[in-house]
Amino acid sequence: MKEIKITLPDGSKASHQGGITVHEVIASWRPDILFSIVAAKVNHVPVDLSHPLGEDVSLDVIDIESREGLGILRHSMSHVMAQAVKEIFKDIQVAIGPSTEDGFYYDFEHNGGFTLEDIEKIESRMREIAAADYPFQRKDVSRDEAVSLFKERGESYKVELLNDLPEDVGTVSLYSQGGYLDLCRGPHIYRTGMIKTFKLLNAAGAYWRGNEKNKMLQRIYGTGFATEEALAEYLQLIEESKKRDHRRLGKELDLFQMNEEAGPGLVIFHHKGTVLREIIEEWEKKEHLKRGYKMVMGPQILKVDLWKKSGHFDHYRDNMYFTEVEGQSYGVKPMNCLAHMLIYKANIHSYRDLPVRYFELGTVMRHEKTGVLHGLMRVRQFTQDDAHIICTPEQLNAEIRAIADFVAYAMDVFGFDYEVELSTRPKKSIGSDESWEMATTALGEALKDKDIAYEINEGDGAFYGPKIDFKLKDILKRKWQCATIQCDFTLPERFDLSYIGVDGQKHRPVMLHRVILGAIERFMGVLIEHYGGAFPVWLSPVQGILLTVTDRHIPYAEAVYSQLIDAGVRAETDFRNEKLGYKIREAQMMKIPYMLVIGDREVESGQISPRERNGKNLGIVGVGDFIDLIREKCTQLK
RNA sequence: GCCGAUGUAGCUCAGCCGGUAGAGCAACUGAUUCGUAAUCAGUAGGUCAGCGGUUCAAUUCCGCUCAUCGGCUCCA
Repeated sequence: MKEIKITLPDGSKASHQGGITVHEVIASWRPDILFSIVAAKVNHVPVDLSHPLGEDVSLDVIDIESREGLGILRHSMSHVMAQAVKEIFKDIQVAIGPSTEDGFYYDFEHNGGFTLEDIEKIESRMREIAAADYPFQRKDVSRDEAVSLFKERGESYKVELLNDLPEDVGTVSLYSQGGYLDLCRGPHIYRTGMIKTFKLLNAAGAYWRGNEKNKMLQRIYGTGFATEEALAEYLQLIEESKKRDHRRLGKELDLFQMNEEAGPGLVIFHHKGTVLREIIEEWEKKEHLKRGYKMVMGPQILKVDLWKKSGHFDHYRDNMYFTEVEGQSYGVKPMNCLAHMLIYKANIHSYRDLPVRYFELGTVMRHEKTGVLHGLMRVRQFTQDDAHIICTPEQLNAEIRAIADFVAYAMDVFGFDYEVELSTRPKKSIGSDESWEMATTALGEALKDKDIAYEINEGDGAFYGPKIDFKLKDILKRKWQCATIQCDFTLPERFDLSYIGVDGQKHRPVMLHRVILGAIERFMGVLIEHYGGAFPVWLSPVQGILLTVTDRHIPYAEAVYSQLIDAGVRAETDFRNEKLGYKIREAQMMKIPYMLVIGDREVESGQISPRERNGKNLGIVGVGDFIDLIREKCTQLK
């Protein structure tokens, strides 16, 4: 074998015999780091540590703690899980098992699913496999060879995957460890012994290849990390998000309920939830009026013929509710646009009138499938902060930019970070290529003009036009789609909207559908989780609660209470015959921003002692000063 | 809609191999009048999600329905 030169990660060069493996190279270079290296890159291409080197190359290592390394580790864990499952259960087929953003899974065909006990068994078998320290071995074979190999083993899903590979695929790679063989691109970790910290989380159904027409497989989710601390931290994060779950907080803070008797996906707002919603909606109205929107209101039901005219009946009938009135069929609105069309058509419009911006806090009903309902996030009746902007094609860019500014402002007010996506034409869509091109360009140009970074979401647009989605990120880095801007050239067509141009001729306007917060219900759900129920003062349903030390302080506390209420402070009282500590504890759990303690000192001085939610005591202050403080926070949206 | 799990007091939960149910908190009553995260005692509270079946007997076993939870698919 010839001598080869290897450029090491630190830039130094080493000479070795050709045929040496990556693992051996690293072992001779830095044996001290070998334990934390999961794979390597040869000339920037990821490879296994067992990969032999035959010529001069540059070598990089992939650390177990890196994002890439963790992905490889987890992917290997999924193979080990598959091995464990195959060993424990008979008549089971493996399908597909990748790593994900924060863990891994593997899909199996297994009748009846996995129980918790099964998962425990699988997990302990995995630990045995890890401890046995089997090497991961790669073998490149022809596709035909692989097909017959998996056919022989009765693995029809693998055969299907192989058959779907392109004709000119050449060889495919197989990986085996401890007698378990899998089709896999790799790379994998060197030996199963590197697997130390993992946990299987849950089992769930998943369609083969993500298509609901296919068979449902059984998926087991797990996660793994480089260290125990990282796993503990992750599990801690899951616990934390459970505490912040808006369904739980909604109950605890008495904001809303979902009621089995009332029906699924239907929110019943309690008083405090209603106050929160009202605050948000008032803010919305004010902000929209400032930006030249005209408030309008449409009816809840409109004749079916109108939904046919708009195209909704053809496309979304299955998700709509219908009712009959005096022999006439009506559709319950799933969107607010129709009435807005009719409002536009009630008058002749000059180019001087454009753009018109119709805004409605429109309540819509959509028949969502039962399995998708989820607290406030996915419901069957919700209210959108919906607007339709009808303008000339030339005005499109400025309008989109203005909406982007509006979204940026709103996200800042509520404390969210967000990402932007541009979704292009889907397979099932209507309209000419020309108009799609025009609309997609308009959206993209506006984002570029505003220097907003965005990702293209190919084929994910609405059926009538492309859209910009704003995905906000909450404090736990989970993404939620709220704001969206959708370009529509179909509805103006179908409703024959027009404006009179400078030339005195009729022209076709274009239309934008857009929401800022999206569905108020969903936004509230996100907001509740984002703040963990501890809302800032301006949003808090209850801003302060008066806590008396003993019964003799009640008359003074009552006087303070009416002062606060008169000043518009959202105050409550707790005059019960309980110890102060007890009342504070309760107010704390209700996450009320200010607890106002009233005892002898306060009565004598004619003042109050506010205690902040975080435990900080503000000392004795005048009632007027406290009112000013609350007002200040409300105007500053703090 | 699909796969799996779950449904017991207002809330959180216990209840073994079938013999009609228990705890803590909350509520109510009484005592206590108390200074920054739980005062003590007592009382009351349940068609064990609903319907049907098996059984001498069902909260418990079986079936169906409804709802919820975790996913998958979907989200105009």
